[in-house]
Amino acid sequence: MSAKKSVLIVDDEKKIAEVMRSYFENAGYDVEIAHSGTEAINAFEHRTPSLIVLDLMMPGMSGEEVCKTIRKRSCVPIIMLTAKSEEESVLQGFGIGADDYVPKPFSPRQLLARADAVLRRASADAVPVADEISYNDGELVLDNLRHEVRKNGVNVRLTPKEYNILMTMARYPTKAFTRDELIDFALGSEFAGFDRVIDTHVKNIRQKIETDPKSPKYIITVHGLGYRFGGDIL
Amino acid sequence: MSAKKSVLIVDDEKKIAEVMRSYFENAGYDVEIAHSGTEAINAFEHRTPSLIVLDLMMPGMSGEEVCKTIRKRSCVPIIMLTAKSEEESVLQGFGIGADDYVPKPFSPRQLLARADAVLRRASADAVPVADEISYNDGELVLDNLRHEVRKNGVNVRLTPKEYNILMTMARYPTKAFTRDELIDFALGSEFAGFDRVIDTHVKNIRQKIETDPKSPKYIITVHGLGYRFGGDIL
DNA sequence: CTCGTTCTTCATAATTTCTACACATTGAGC
DNA sequence: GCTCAATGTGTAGAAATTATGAAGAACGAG
Repeated sequence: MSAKKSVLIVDDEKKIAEVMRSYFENAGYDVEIAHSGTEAINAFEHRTPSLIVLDLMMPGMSGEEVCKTIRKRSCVPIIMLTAKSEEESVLQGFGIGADDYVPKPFSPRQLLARADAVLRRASADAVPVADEISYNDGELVLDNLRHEVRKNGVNVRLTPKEYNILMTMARYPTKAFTRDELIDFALGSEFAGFDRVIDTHVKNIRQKIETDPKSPKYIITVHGLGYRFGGDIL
Repeated sequence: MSAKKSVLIVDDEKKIAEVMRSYFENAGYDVEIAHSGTEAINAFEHRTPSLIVLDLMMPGMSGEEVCKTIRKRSCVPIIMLTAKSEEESVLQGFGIGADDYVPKPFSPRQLLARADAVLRRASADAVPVADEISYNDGELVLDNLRHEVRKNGVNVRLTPKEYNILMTMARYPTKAFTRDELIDFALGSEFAGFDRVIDTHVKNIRQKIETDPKSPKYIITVHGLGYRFGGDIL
């Protein structure tokens, strides 16, 4: 890979920004901080970081504007930080061009995990997060925009958790996820239950999207580890 | 690599500490417990655990002080336990040098997951593991991301233990491993069986990844000692 | 409060994987 | 070449992991 990983952190709350700084530095990143949108744009021009972590809610120029502005001239990976209540705007966040989002409050572990994942994806041949992704000649369609999944053209009506789990895996095709990772990313890190819930959700998803749930093509079991989206067909 | 994982649990509530003890022991940790800050510092000096779980709120010396004190002389991973309402102080916690925090009340699963993650991150710094390593012009590919191994492009479907053993050896190419080392690193230190299991696993791995299992190129026998990954060809 | 949906847990079945053992083969040292 | 110890290999029962169906909890809408 390239030189050192670097991140530009944009957050108006200085405390939080400093916290993030220490974590990213620990993980081996060069860290730059901006406390406002205009600062962010400036910093971006001068430093061209390999990753940007951007707070959505900021006084003055909003995260959304910053994101759009940067997207006009660069495809640098951007992770949005959003408050829980803004789940709606999260969706818009993707529309704006963010590569991932992390809801506040977040754990550093989670943020770093996603940062690494986003960078990995960016450095590999990038699989863009599209509004709509189609597999197997349209047999299966993941529609981010309408927030639904279609099998042979009909909406299969996934439940919210099923949708989250599927999209989490689909966002990083072929990556093998442990059950705990899926819980953290798709069910929320405050989930306190048994990790085998994932099995049940996967079973239900398979019933809805697989042509033959007994020999699944989309959600593949990784024995001893967990599951992954995309098997040999991808 | 290290011996057994060990954890120092610091919490003034003895009941909670004992609950954590049983979970960590189940997960294969050596557990030490301290019920106050001063006890914690003492225990740390004597035992040098590989991980510390530290309650933020304690009578007497606070978790914050303990953390700062330990940080002055060691970079051992520290996980802070914090009450939900203390989200503010949580953030400061990071500034102090904790590696992660877990809000109370927490589930054991969550705590263990983070403990493993923190330890993995700490040890991963030493020897980074690439997502994908290719040998012999792509004949053999070790794919950490997909958690699979490919021979001439096709997934050879290693079992979990086979995968662990191979990856353990591949992490240090040409290093000769004894059977006991491989058992510790790849099968888990709680394994109680016969060390010749390794032979069987190696046999099965060879059948899957070697072009001619009779004269292996990848996993080489070191007579009288054990095995190593990478022979004269590397 | 009641109903319907979704989420989670649990019991059990199906599948895969692990381990031990017996026997064959190989290699080192003499 | 001979001998002994170490390694290679096939098999089968034991153990672990995953799949599945069903039932109880939690949640929300009306």
